[in-house]
Amino acid sequence: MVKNLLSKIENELKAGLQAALKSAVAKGNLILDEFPDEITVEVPREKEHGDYATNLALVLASRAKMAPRKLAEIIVEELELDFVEKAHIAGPGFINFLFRKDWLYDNLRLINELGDHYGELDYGKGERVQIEFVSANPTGPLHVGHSRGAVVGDILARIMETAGYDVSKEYYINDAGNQMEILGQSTLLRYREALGEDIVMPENVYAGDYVKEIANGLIEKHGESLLDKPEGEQLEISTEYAYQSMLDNIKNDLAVFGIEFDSWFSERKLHPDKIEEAIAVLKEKGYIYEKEDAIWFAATEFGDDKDRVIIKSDGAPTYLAADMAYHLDKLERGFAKLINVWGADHHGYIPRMKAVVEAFGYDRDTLEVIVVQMVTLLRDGKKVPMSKRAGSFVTMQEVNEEVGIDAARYFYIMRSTDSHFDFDLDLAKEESANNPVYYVQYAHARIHSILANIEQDFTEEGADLTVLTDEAEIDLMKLLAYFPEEVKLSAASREPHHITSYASELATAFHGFYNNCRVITEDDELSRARLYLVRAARQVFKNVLNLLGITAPDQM
RNA sequence: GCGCCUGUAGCUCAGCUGGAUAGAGCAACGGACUUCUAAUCCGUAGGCCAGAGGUUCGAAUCCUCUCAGGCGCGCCA
Repeated sequence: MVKNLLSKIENELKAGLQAALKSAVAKGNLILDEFPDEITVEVPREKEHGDYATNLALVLASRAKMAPRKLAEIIVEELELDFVEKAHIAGPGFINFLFRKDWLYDNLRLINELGDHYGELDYGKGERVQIEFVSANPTGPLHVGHSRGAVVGDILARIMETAGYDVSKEYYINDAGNQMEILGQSTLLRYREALGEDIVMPENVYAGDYVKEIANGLIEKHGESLLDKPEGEQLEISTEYAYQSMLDNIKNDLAVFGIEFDSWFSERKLHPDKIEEAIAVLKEKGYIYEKEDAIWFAATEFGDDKDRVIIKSDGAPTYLAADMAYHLDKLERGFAKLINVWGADHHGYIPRMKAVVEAFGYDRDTLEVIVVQMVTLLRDGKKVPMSKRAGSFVTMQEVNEEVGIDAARYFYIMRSTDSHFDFDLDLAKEESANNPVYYVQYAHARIHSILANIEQDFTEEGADLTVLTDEAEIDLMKLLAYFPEEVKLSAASREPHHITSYASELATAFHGFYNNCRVITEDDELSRARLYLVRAARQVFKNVLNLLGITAPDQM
């Protein structure tokens, strides 16, 4: 079954061009030592250049010892494709193709037939992919630094799922290091403080107010009873309580943000067996050695700058040791790709993790790391100061409550992950044309309004779509047809921001249509066809917004 | 010092595996609602694609170097 009409046509065009070359050679009009493996065809930037264009004649000119335009003429002469209405030669030797409109009408029918499934592809071939993201330490609430990675991971997962991958979303909980104990100590101090003791908070503890809230919860649960217990036990209870409390908080923040994970992987599960196993595997292969009382991994053998300590001289494993074991576990679970979404501050870690993957005997590209650059919050055009050290970070929840979930999700995803992102809070909560989220949602609401204004007994059934010939209608139909390609591109490149660009372009095309073409007219035939078009457009808006995890409102 | 990311219109950014006259939004200016939602649309203006070399039919895109900004370079997690 056809899911992507544009892609089908593109393939037929390439095949047609190959056939034209062969035909020309057979007739002796063209001499080629070999036929090209891959023919490039693309949608031209300029509308005037037609539906598709190819640089084939330019590419082959020197090999055919022929002027590009002359070669183009020969190709066009031999080309036989019934969906091509016109092929003409332009510029230095491009061939521009103008298609018959039928494919656009066919695509509208395809949209209405597939409904919510329009845009779904077999491109990923069911390949099992894991995307690990957020994975923040459960020692404090998620802040805006985590938000961007959270949305990128979540939407990339949705996109790849739609493109036909079997995607699993995972959160790695760093719940084993000594930072958990520090959280427990911090909580215990606040607990005693709340029960009347004078406490001076030492330097190396978590001083944020959220710790007081956890401590209050601890009092609710245990009263003063902890004070009667031995210190070790106090700390243990406090640590576990604070950990669970923080984890619940994180899970809740993410759930409210529309982000659900398939699995939550606790680092504790790796200690000590899996870590020992991972080290044993590498030792067997000869990549482990001892030096200065520590155990090292020979990362430089796989292109890293330095070898890395995995067991410290005091006998404790480093963070890398656990991460090694974790990635071994992931690899053993049989994923074809492991995609990790990391903040830019961790990018220096990429070479050693790729080294680890390679050392375990897998292709280093099995692991893909998407580095998400930093976020700066802007309010009144000025940077909102944020410093972890000063404890003045803005939480994920605060921003989401201020600007709303839809705007937050859209904003975090609308720029390339490679670029730093200035998050304009005032713009995000502005209910105006300036706000790109509303611009897209408004298109959907407008469609709903049109449909509501059409009498109940008027339907698009039996519509003759060939009356849809206005430029605005053609533009809209083309954009609708590009959607599956956008999904493919975004999935293949792991770049989710293309979807917001597309959503915005689609909205522009719709608003243009709205201003040029009335749906409800005196002409029933025309109204019927436009109704058909508008229903298809609503479906695609719904699918796009759904892909972004953003609501598609009926009214605004 | 080394590594990664970025540098495109006044501002924020697109520009896919190299293609034709480099685009969008905002801001500025001028227009369009007795008509399905004006949270919309149309038009005008705005550019040495940081700089210099190279690769080729053709470079914002690929390579090298320089400059500027961000982030990293632990027996921290």
